Amino acid sequence: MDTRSICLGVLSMGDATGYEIKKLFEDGPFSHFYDAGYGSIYPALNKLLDAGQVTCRHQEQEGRPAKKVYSITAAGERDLLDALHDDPATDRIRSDALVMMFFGHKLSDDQRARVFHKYLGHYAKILQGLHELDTSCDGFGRQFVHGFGLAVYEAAVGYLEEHADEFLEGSTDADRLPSLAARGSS
Amino acid sequence: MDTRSICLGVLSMGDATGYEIKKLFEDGPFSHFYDAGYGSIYPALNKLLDAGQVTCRHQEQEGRPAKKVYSITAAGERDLLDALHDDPATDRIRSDALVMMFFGHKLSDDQRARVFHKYLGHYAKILQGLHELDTSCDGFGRQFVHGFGLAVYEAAVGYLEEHADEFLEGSTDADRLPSLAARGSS
DNA sequence: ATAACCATGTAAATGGTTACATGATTAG
DNA sequence: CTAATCATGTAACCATTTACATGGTTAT
Repeated sequence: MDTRSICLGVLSMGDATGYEIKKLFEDGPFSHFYDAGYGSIYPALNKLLDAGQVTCRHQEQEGRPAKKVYSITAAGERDLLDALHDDPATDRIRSDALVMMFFGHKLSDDQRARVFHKYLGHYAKILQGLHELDTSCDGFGRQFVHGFGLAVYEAAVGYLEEHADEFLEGSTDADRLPSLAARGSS
Repeated sequence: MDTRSICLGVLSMGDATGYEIKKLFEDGPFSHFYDAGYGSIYPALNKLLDAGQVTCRHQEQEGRPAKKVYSITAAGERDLLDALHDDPATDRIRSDALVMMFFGHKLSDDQRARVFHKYLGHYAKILQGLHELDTSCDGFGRQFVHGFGLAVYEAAVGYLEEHADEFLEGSTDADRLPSLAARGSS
């Protein structure tokens, strides 16, 4: 499943421009499990057009650049179905920030804080976007995936917030602090 | 941060072979936020060797293929520190399975079940691997990232298990089932 | 017997990111 | 006045995946 197939999927929900597709990956219902830049999306749409899987109509606008609105064709729907019935590749996850935090003891205090706050901010932003989505009118797949995203990202943000001090202070020996050790004794 | 830097990071924890590094990405403490195949790792190690950031010693074995054991050099440690102080790229997440589930209404019953169970199995396996890790002797960064992985993957597996029927039956109208609706009334 | 594990690598193909290129409008 | 939004695209570069290549040992 490459960017072409995902674009096809998006277009199966309704016509869209490349710009709009990008926004769905950034803020919309795909934000927590997919991303692609313009450098992927525009070439993908052009390939789909060449292959007859989408059509394109130009739409002039006042005070804005002209748009290219894409629609999926019957051939496109068929190819989408095929792609959806392939064997799914395992998730590809690559987190620079977690690698950096893993080696937290090698980071300067500044970098430790910078990486942590950027990470928390990013997760919080996606979580907020998920909360703002209304999926009550959507099909079960969309609702299921939305719920999954909420569950996972809430866990992530919760953990980061609860353990922020621990990480930023570079110590897991909270138990040694007399003021916090009380709960340890019975 | 490309594969080269991560390999450097791994080697900063102790000598290793390419094969062993791969296993750390698969089962070990990196399994939940990084992956790389042999086709990335072996070329990366050779580039590090050319750049003088690691050294390599050949080690013959009885009844097994010979190994190449890599060690990080002082120059490698310096470059690792540099890489760890770059601006972290945002996480790259790409999930075929979630895309397929998102379009669950377009899947055959077979494919829906196949994708779901493969996904759950994969997450459960990583979660089990995380549980089997003992990080009590590790530094705060490693413990923090380990805890993060546990929190996130437990949320993921929990959600998938709790909502399995909902997804597999292709319905979110559980409330309509009389036998389950009782809790709704007070 | 058959699969999985140990162990390393290369080459071709694929695919994606980044930088470049343009430019008007609107909100702060 | 400055930044962000709208809107599209290409070309060079970079990285990764996949398929190929080899082959003994151990567990089922």
